[in-house]
Amino acid sequence: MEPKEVEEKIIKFWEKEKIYSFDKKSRKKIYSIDTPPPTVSGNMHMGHAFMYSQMDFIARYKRMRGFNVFYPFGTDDNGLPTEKLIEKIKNVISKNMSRTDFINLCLKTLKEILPSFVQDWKNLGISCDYGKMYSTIDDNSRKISQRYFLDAYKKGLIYKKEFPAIWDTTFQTAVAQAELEDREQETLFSTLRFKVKGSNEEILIATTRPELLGACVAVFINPNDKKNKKLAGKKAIVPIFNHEVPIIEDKSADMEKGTGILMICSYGDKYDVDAVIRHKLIPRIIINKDGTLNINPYKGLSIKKAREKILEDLKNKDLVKEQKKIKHFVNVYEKSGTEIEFIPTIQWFVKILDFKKDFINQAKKINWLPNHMIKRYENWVNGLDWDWIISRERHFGVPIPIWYCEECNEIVLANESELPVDPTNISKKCKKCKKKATPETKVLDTWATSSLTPQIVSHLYENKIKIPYSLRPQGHDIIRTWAFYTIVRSFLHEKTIPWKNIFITGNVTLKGEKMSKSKGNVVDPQTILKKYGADALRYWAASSKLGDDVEYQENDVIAGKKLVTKMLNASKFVFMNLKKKPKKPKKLEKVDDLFLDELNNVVSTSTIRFEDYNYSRAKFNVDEFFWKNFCDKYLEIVKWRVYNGNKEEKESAFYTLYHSLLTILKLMAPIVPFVTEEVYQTYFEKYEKDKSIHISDWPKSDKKRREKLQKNRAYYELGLIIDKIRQEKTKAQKSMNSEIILTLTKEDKSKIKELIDDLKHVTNAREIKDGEFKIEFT
RNA sequence: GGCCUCGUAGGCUAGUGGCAAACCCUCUCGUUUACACCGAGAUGUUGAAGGUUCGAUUCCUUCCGAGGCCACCA
Repeated sequence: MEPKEVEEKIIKFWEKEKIYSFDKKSRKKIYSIDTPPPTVSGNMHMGHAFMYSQMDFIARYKRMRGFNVFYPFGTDDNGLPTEKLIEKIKNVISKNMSRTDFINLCLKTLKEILPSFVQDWKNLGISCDYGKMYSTIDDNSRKISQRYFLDAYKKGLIYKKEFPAIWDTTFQTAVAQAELEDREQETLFSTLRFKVKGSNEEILIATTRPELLGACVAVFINPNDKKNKKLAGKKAIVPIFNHEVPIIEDKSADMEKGTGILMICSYGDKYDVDAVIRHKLIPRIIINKDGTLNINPYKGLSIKKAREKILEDLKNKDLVKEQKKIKHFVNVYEKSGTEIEFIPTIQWFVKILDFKKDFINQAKKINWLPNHMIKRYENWVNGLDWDWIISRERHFGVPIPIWYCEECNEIVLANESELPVDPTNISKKCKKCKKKATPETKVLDTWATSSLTPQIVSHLYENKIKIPYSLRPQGHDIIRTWAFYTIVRSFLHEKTIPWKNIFITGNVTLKGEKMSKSKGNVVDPQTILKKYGADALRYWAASSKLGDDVEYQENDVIAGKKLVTKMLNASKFVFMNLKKKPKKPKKLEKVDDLFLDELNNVVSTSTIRFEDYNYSRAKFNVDEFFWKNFCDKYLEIVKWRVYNGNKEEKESAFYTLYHSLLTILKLMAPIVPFVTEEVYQTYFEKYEKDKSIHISDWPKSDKKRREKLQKNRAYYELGLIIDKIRQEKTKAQKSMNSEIILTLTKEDKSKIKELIDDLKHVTNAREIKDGEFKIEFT
């Protein structure tokens, strides 16, 4: 059978036998995973394959360790990407439909496209429980999201306020600090001439945003600025618009920057917002929500057009002292790429600034893997300047379950029993004045819902899953959003941490750059899966340390493919002569017993590594043991007995082969689940109690054997001597099985005194003499 | 400007206060009773300098280089 067919067969077997289903009735300890719900848009990409493989190693290990693993699967569908996808597939425009209709269409479409989307994850061998999937836009998610909104409101953690919020003029919505990106841009840095009232004096102010002149509300100078000191308290006259603004001393003005004098506009940036509030200035709002100006003579022009026009006008009036091109960084909204504006609107905020310390304390209670990733989190929390804006002026999303009284502005909350609710579908009356209340039309930020994945999923399973969960796996790019907001919600609502461990995965790079669609350097995992199989791809994903970015190398995938082949072949050899389950012989051959000590040692190190979430080291150890120790050494050593040995010698060999192969397969099962299952089903299943290797017990390390190994490393010494002999044979350009006469030092001989016969057989030595190490060919 | 991570063979990565490891590539051999999707071997001033130490690739300091996060962007 082709590997692909084998994998398909095994996937079907797992599904049929419900190997990965969460068992609600089980009394086993629960290991719960807050699986990241991927956004449904196209197919699985390499970053997904990398990250989901890594979390799957842990899930599979824990399952074999006897945990009742809770590993759900969901999709994140309440954001812009889904809205666009549905619009494209169904050829509709979201805003032309009612929200409820669009959500229903979305749910219906998801049902259609989900099976093929999820198939990518199944094909990779991701062992989630696919039986009960969730979507962040489904009824349960909307219900929980709205319930927690109401809860926060009742607790006074959410407030509504008119505030110059970060605004995206493309999508015309407020956005959160976490959704901003930096972009380097070339722009004109113009030094403009302002007049001082009551004199002919001129002051020079540099700006990159001359179109905001009409919004200028003050001019700042530094109190230590001796040169400009005399201006303090006077009024400046804004060019073109000719309105007067106060000249204020403010120590935040940097004498080194620009001309040392700056203008405050409502609002150019965050600094302006602070300045206006601090000095209680009356804002002049000249930018509309759609990014046009509302002030003559630039009314209706876009920001960009207005900037060009005003510079032209300024130049014509000789108001531009000088102009130069500079490169600087601007804040853009990550989804639109448009420069953000600060526009006063009424928005809903979650109080987060008051709790910065708590959020850091909460994070410290969580085990961060790798540890240093907590620094990024702390960095982010310390740098927060805004409360979290959770309302969005989007059509699609989880509606805010609120109505306002038109008369007295009283807020009417949805009842718990009504959830999930779209307030635009229900009419409510104000409790105070009995007048009709208007529905809130805004929706919640997608993070406001996805930050509740532990609660959402737990609710789906009748709250059997307790918070904190055992593990949150996620990428480092969303520490400031998903990880942060989830910690925020669990703390604000429940005063708890959401999970005990957080496992941060790195990016996949190609030629040193992050693999991403926009850079056009993507490799499609489906092609790789078809060519080399899922085990091979997972093998590659296991090759780097947790949290590190990793360079995609097809060579590593090929190495994984080779391992799969080797495992099949080694298993074939083991069972070639073995017709029934070997019993433990009364007495093991010495070399077998010593080999089992070595095997026991790998069990021990591999277990320690997995307990540490260090799957890459575990894989490395087992892989090396299998290849070097088991295949190259032990199988060669044991061959003579398998072919020529007497009954006892054979029994000892068969027992050791059976036991060690099964152990190695189990140790590798989390990494390469398909080939290990295939071998298990073909050879072991009929003798073992478990129907799948993935629910079989993880091998136990035996303390006595570990102690024995400390005292006796004869097997290891034997290996070294074998290597030396092979080296000599290679040097002499002889074949590995060429017959030799071996001379060994007394020291070497005594190290392996119980294994002399094994050495003879494996190196085809006719006799072993005493003396300096040497080999002679017969 | 602040913080974080990384720098190990031609490539991609492990690892350790005591002989530096695997895989791929290249080269030289061998092999066909598990495996040619095979086996054996060859390939290194561990980015640089200094310090701690009997001993540093590992710990510390500085520098150089790469990447990331954040801030600043009048």
